[in-house]
Amino acid sequence: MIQNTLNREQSRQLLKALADPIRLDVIHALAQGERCVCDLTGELNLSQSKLSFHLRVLREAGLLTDRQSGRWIYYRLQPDALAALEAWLAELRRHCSQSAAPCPS
Amino acid sequence: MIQNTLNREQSRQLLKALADPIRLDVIHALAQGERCVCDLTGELNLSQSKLSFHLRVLREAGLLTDRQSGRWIYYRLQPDALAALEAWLAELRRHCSQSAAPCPS
DNA sequence: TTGATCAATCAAATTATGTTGATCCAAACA
DNA sequence: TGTTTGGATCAACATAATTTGATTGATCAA
Repeated sequence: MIQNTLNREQSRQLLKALADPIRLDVIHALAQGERCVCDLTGELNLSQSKLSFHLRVLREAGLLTDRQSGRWIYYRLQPDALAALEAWLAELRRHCSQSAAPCPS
Repeated sequence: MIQNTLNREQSRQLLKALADPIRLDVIHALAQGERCVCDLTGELNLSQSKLSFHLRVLREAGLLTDRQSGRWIYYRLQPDALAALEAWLAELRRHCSQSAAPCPS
């Protein structure tokens, strides 16, 4: 689903999804392992619809997957998405230290 | 300035700064090496104040450094900031694959 | 069945971000 | 000096994202 090298749009979507304090709380909670939505609301002290909104953003960006079991839904981090972002960042800094030619060019 | 491990707020600021299409264009341009502001406006086809706004966001997040030479200002990527984000992401996926206990817990 | 619970969704209101054009400042050069 | 140029900043406006509370659908238990 997410390849080894992200294009600009894919990386933007991942970054945008991550760039929110509540979603970072969710990410950090899930970094310890899979969790049920019902546990997350309590753990993060969020209203149900608010959590649901942010889970959706993260899921649609490809950062989370979910599974249903009975009436509970469990979310977990998608490590491939994180790894893809890491690779994208590593690529960015490969050549970035080259100095510019003096300017009236 | 940016340590090896980012706290939640630092990572949020980096991610937020990156999560914008214009700023990603800037980042990609600077990934090839340092550039003068005057070249970036042309290269990215941006108005002066618009570019200046986005450069400031990136600079204040710690992703760019600038240097002045005469009346020109050169920007470059700060590879440490990218590396710090990479480390943060790597840490997140270390333990994330643990399954949740079945839910009426 | 019926009622209760988990979670997603929707529309309206709020808040945060980005854009535009004008203005300002400092460096360079006449 | 006075003028030009590169770039930052500001205030007003425009757009996008988030929050809230209500509603819905699905699952389970009585």
